[in-house]
Amino acid sequence: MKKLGRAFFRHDAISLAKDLIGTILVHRIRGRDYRARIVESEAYLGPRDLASHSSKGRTKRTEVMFGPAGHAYIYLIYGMYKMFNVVAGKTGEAQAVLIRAAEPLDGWKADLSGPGKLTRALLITRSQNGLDLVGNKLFLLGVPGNRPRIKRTKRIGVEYAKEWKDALLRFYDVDSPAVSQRDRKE
DNA sequence: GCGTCGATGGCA
DNA sequence: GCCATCGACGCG
Repeated sequence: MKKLGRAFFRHDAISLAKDLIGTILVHRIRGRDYRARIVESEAYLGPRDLASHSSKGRTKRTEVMFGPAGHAYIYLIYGMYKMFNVVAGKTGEAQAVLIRAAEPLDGWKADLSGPGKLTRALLITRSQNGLDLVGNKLFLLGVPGNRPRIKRTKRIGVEYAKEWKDALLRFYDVDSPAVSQRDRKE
């Protein structure tokens, strides 16, 4: 397995959302590595995508999305859940991929089957907003020969996004038990 | 199994 | 006044 570099992240959000399925997310805390295999993601295409925060323009909150690919965009939702995103595309395009679910590795027992549960278990905090994922703290590993069977559906929780609410921009590994049965419709 | 609802805080 | 959510509760 090889650490993923800048070039991996510089693709458009749709490509990256698919490419991230099956890769390993590593959070290194006090010498211990928490590792998980990503199995569900969503693409947010930039300012024209009404479901994307970047459609609100460049603000203090969305600033990192407008920056270079491969950085973490982390924000708080519903007052208690942190969402972990990876900035995609070219600098200024403000595209991102939301990581929605993963499988814990190395015998680690944790429920990572949801974007809020994932950040809680992996101890991902808002203080890591803007963190460079091409580094040694929070990073990704590519798995040689990784060829997950991927299904494509509409995104979850974006009913407000008008003509964008039904866009098929959610991806998940059909063979993963971390994607619940009830989240497989459509 | 399903529908409904409250928690809780940052942001525009 | 919204939310890129979760978990608890009440069904029958």
